[in-house]
Amino acid sequence: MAQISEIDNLDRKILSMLMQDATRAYTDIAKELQVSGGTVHVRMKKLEDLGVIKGSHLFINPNAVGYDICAFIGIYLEKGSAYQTAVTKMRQVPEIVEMHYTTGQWSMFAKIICRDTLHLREVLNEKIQAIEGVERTETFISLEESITRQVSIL
Amino acid sequence: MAQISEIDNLDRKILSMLMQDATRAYTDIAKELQVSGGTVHVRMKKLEDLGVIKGSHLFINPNAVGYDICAFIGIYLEKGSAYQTAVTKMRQVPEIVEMHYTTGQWSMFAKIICRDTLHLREVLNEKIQAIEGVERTETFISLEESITRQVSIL
DNA sequence: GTTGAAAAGTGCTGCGA
DNA sequence: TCGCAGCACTTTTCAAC
Repeated sequence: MAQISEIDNLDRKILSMLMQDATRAYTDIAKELQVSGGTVHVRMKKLEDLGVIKGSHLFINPNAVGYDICAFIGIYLEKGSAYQTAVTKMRQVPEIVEMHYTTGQWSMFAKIICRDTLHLREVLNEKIQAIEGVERTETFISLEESITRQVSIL
Repeated sequence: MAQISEIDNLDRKILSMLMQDATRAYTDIAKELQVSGGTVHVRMKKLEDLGVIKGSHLFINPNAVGYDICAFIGIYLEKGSAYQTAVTKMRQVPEIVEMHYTTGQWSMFAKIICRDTLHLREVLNEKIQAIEGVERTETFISLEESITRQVSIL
């Protein structure tokens, strides 16, 4: 794992800019940070080699492709040992976009994206609750996503 | 808002590929989908104009920059009307990476990223619970993030 | 709407400081 | 280790289909 000491302020600034807009040109970043384009390139290569960079993703508006509902699901498992097989099954449910193994009342915690309430019920009843080891679920629907961003590294 | 009918299969395929890797060259995508580079460009321009594309982000490994803890916070507000001002204050807490207004037991639901347990306690006690209108919080620590992906649009 | 090619801009590499 | 300059590649545009 990369050590924090290997990442200096310039690295952090470059990363921050690309975390907001991954397609921004290196030359443009170089201009703003008053270094050469080559330097930005060398730093990015270093950060990639260190495994700091996981990848880049294009973000779309889920509404535009017909996904209106975002919900969180707390999942109770019958026994903790069911976790590994449950995760494998959950991976096959495309509506699940995030899944965590958590402390607290639930064993697992998922974020799902659905087209409408009908679709949500279908995913809950026929997909998630049908998975072996899942005892019971609790659903929280997001009425508004007021903040979405990445961790600040500056 | 863009209509689903305006987005065809080719658009969806292009988006899917870029959602996995935003820096992939259009020419490369064009080759795989057996169309010309110009077509990919035209489609992407259309999708941008329609507002389907929200942006692109570089993803980093939070561990590599010293962030080890991911937690979910359920927030009880004294009264619903405190929501708007609370959101404004929450926006100023950089550790909060996601915030939702939800149905169910809590008024708000947040995802936060912290360096360690000390940092988590600091964010909870001194930042989130200090916000006017926040009555009480419940914390769930993610021990493992087993799934992270975007909604499938194919 | 799509194509293919030309023009402009960007990423990459090696050399020099 | 950093910056500069040349080359290869990509993006972008546009006329023609």
